[in-house]
Amino acid sequence: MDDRVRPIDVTTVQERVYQELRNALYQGRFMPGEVLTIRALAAALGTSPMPVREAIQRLVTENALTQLPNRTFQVAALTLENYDEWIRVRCEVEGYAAQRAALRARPGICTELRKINRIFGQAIEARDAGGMLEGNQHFHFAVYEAADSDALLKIIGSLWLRFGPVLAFVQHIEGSIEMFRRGVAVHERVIAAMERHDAKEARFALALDIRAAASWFRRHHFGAGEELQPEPLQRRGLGQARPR
Amino acid sequence: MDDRVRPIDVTTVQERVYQELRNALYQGRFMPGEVLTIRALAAALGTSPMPVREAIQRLVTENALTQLPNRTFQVAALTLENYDEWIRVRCEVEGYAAQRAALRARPGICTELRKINRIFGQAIEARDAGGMLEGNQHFHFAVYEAADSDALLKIIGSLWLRFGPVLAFVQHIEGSIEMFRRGVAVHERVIAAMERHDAKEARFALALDIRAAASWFRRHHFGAGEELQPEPLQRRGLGQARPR
DNA sequence: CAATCCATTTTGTGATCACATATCGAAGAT
DNA sequence: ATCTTCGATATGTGATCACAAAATGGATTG
Repeated sequence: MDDRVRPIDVTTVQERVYQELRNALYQGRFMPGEVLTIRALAAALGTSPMPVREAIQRLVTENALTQLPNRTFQVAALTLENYDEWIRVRCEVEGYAAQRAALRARPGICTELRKINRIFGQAIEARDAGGMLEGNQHFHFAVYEAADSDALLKIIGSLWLRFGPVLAFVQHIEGSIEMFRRGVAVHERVIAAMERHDAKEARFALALDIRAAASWFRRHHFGAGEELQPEPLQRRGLGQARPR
Repeated sequence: MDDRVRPIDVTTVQERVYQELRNALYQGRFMPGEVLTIRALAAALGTSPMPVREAIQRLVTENALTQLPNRTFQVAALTLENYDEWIRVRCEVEGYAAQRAALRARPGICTELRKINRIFGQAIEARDAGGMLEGNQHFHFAVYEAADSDALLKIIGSLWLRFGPVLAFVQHIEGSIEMFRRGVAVHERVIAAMERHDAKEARFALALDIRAAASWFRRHHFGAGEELQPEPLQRRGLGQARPR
């Protein structure tokens, strides 16, 4: 009726706080283990504590934040023990998303992915640390959106939330450039599989991308330990109770 | 120091409201699409609106509830379109949990699972509708807990939340007894695979359990449509754009 | 009979207050 | 110097209030 005005943002303050905290976590603007207080965040965001506490509770539900017995909130920290656990879940879920994406891929999406991957590569050569993380994330989520499943996208979103804070450390690790370069190559392998609608290979390649990056990071951040292996499908020593 | 008193529940009201709503959803005490209001729930629970709105927001984050543009809350309803989508995600995630459980299974867990499955079977023969759903859930989550992954347990918990409300319909469908009986048999297949630490078979059998029950329910609840098939790994018609 | 209008009620949202508990810091004791 | 103690401050939690937007339900009009 009237094109002199444009639609404005009608979302609730709580929703915007939630999204803002989410972005901050994705981009590693909070450190793992960092303590967050409602009033401090409210002051920083320029609102009352009310919307903040609801947003924080939602993030606790997603395991992005942890509530200590003291009832204080802290950014979820990954210990070595559950690091592997979360990585393996990511390989399964995100691998499955890639599988779905390969089955549903329309030709346009692959050229789009190549474009995203090229920008990712340029950020690497430009030594743009923020751009590398962003480019990698951009590529992955473009694949997951091609899977055309809100359910999956939601789950994967919470999985990534958990890793955002530790990803900020990546840029300070020596050899990250080479690691990212290998990522570009594996991404191309994912795209090629999607082009052929080869779901199995797309899944494998994407899980490989996650696993390779994860075990590189694990080695440098947690300091060695054995490698992160794909899980076997049959356990050796049939019928034996696992020794504790 | 003093054993004349016992520990009491020190969780927040909000947490208890959240758990209560969660249980209500699991047990199908809310109908899909039902509208929930904060004040009404608060009155029914005997608290102020404050803890309720936080609990509700958490459930929205888990996709168990939906917030309409009117900003009213309703129990998430499954349409035929995304029913299959969620079921397939469940097959992947819960199948993976079974795979993990098979690798980690200690002998005790299998006898425990058989016991749970027997109780499940007894509920069926006793025509105890509530007991059937509960027994089935009990078995599944016993398997998932054996996977020893908090991450997985959390994800699967939210997946089940989504299906709780529609599960209440199962008891009114003719032939549910036979369906549940087949479930007991497939459960046994899962247990046998776990005993042999055959992770691949455990995963397959558990996904089969979900898929069989889901396509039975789908046929009777949504009324026919084609069957729910496991996803192919290669698409026919290579390089062809999918017709819309 | 159907549609419209308007007063009333309901409902989510944000802000503020009250309070119990936890945390911190300085003064004091051993 | 180290530990303890105690007042002051900070923090999460629950309740209440205020308000705008939506839903409701008659009364009125065509």
